[in-house]
Amino acid sequence: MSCSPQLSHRDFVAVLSRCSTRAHLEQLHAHAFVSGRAAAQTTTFHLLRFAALRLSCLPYARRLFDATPNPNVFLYSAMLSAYVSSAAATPSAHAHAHGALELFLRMLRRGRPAPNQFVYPLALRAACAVGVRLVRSIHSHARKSGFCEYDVIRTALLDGCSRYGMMADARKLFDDLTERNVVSWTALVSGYARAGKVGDAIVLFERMPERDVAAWNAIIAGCTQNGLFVEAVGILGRMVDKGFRPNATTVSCVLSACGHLGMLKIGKLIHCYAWRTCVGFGSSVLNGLIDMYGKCGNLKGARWIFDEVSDRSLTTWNSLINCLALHGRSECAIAVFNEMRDEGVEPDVVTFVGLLNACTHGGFVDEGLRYFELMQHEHRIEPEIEHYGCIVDLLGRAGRFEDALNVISNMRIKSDEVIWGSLLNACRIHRQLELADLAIRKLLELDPNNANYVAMLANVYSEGGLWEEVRKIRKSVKEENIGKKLPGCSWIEIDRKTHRFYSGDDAHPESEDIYDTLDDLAASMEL
DNA sequence: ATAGGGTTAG
Repeated sequence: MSCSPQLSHRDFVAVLSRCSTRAHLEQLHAHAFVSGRAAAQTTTFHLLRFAALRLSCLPYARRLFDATPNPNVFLYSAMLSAYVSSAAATPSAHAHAHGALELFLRMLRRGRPAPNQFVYPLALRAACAVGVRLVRSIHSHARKSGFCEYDVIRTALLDGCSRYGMMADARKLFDDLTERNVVSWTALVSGYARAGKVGDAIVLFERMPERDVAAWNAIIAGCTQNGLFVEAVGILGRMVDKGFRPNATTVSCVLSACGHLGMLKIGKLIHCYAWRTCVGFGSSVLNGLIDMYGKCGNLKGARWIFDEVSDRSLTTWNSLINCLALHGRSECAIAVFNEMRDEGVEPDVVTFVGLLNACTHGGFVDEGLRYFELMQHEHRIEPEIEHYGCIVDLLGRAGRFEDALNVISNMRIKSDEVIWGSLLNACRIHRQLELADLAIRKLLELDPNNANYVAMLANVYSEGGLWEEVRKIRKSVKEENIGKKLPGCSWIEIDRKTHRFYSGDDAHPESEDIYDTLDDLAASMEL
């Protein structure tokens, strides 16, 4: 590439827009010096944006910024934008948010350049990653400076509220906008979905006057986040029918839905689509594929994709470890965990859920306890309720009830139904009727109307041969008219026909054979 | 010359 020193600014920008590599950037940067153009902040502005947005090279962008004496408001907003947009794509989101906020505070402190309507939305987005308090204080600052008249700033604020579950505030901001567009609608839709009000989100989505790919993604993500997997796949169909092209975000969400549903066929179709349209090269889609193949039981497929991922993120490792654990491949899961540590990837809470699950399924009691310790003391991770659930399950199944109770009583968080349910299950296995009674009382304290618990207790007693107790419980259920038990349901797709099964159901034409096979399988598992 | 909405792992 050669650039004449007489290049006009317009041509300089045009050349930059056709560049794609670091070498191009360095050459144009050098050219800017030679031609004397580097002194103009508008030149730095374009170079900075290229470094940040095209090359995702934040340090280069920051060096350009730092080398500029008295950067103007354009440079500040370009640098803030660089931080904010890279925060979404990296695990160091917090560091980047702080980088942005530090610059914003510098503007306020120095009073020059004064933040404008372009700076506030960026500062608010950064604040979202840090805490609701900061969102509020930037809000009041914007209001005092008269910037809350701008719809874009109010939309950024709406988004901030919706990310922290403050839907009443979000709704008010939405209603007060002078003009609502696809961005503000989408912010509200995803807010309701994140707050668990997916029904409201769907109603709102259906009323949207205009939709784009991000809007469709918002509702699909909302469905998968709330367990509406069938709906998520259905909405993908509608989206395609309307002529919208699913992108990497869409594909990641729908792959997650396919994994949860065990829809391997649709998952493969989406894999093909991603391959054909080239949206599948990003790691988010590859991670989704690992998860989908893994959850559907195709562990070879999952491993194959995993090996193809060049920049393995925490999610990549977690997806593989989790699906190995899910299918009882405990040794494999532990091996992958060790591989991950060898490569210097720091595990997180999710990693340990998978790892502890692997230990539980494999009956690796001591290893499980060891990893539980490792997690807390070496990795400084505070256990969440899921980790305690694994440990109680692990100890309970091993018949170590005293240890299990110790863990429960030393927990720094409130126990939940999973904890006591695990203990109850262990009590059933080891015929610990007295402890079972304690567990069931705790369960009924948590949810007095759940007839499942009563049924579970009846199972414990009946397996212990206490028929009189069982009869009493059954009677009390009828008399007290506790909420109806929802039957568990599973299904499988064979030759395009879906076979659906409820627990204890004998409606299937081949029901007898199915139960016989199940008995055989159970017998061969007893060892 | 610049701004606001959409991921995935439990």
